[in-house]
Amino acid sequence: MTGPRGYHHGDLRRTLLSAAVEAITEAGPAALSLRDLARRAGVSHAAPAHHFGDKAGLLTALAVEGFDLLAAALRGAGDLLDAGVAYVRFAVGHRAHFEVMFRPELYRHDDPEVAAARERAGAALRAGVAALPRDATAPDQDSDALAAWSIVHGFATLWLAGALPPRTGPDPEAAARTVIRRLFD
Amino acid sequence: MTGPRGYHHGDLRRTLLSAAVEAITEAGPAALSLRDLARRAGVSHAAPAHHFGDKAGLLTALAVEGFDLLAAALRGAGDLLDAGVAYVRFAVGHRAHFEVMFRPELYRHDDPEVAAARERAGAALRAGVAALPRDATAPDQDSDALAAWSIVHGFATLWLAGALPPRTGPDPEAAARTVIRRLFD
DNA sequence: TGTACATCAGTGAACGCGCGTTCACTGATGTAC
DNA sequence: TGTACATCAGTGAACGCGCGTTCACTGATGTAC
Repeated sequence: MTGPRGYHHGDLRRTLLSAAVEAITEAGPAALSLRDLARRAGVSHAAPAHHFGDKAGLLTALAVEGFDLLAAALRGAGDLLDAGVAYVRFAVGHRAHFEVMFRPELYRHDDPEVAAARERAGAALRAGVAALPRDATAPDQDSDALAAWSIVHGFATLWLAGALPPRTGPDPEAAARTVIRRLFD
Repeated sequence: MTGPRGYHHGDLRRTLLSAAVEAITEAGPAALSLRDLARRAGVSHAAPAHHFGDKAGLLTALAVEGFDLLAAALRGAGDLLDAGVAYVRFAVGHRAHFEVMFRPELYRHDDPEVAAARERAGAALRAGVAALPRDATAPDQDSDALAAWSIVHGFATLWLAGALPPRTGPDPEAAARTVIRRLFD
């Protein structure tokens, strides 16, 4: 990025994470290899092991980053509809992070750091649900939260998979807004 | 399965597909290798190529089978709530098929056979939506279908990812039914 | 201010492994006559 | 009913490749005194 590099890279950890996002965006998390990341970062192939140990270690760090980005996006939303749209925006805009976060077999799912970050994102979602105006017919916040999470997660996943029909249109956020509104009517 | 095998297996294609389901259930589609399938089927490592050409060919066949199983499950449902529950039951009960079907990078997404099977499943879902009692406030069938698909797909995906909190309970179909009802209220 | 030393980040050669692919082959099956 | 032949399914040895991992190393940085 800036200036010449000597023997020491300076910020190899950060560089490897960015390279991983790039690689996953191009070919999916399954195709990821530490040697490829080293090549992208311009360091020797053994260097990544210094920072992350192995591939699962790197993806754990990526998942932590992803959950924190998601939490921040949800916290910035005004109401639950906004939060839902923000969820979809996050998934589409940070596809690599999103794809890793919800594939527990790829990383150390129980790592304390990632569990904490996941919990922060969950709390942000629940805060959005708690802020909903309640009426007497609504059963409970748990099923509200689960329904809201399911609908936005499903929409985002189907969008990313290219599974939605062309008439859904080109704008995922607009389409998501329409879909989420169906849950509130 | 039945009787001794000679030089010719008899139903290697079928056997390899079943072995693939087994392998994917154990370790995910990313870890799949044709050599491993050959080992599981008890044939030489070059045999799978005879039937499927390569891994994408095999997964394309698996996706076709999956979409047809899903279409059959949806057709057997009484109403849209049932169909939603059937969708979740399919995803949980045929996890390997489900995981492949919605990862287009794993197989030949545009293969005519798989496109036709996908369309059959889509038609079955739309039939469920069309059978809904319409009221004047409901916007249109497209967004109904998309909302219904999103909520069941999202629920199923989150369930399979182990992302749902423990209080969701042990029974995916019961939990799904509660969630889907939130869409209809 | 200078020197010694510990620590850390990254190197590069080497290794063994499982993979997909190729290819000449062989055994089994089906069909023509 | 028998024989010849074509076709197809599966074999097994060989190959080259990219991978993760190991390990003795070297260059850079920071700290103690």
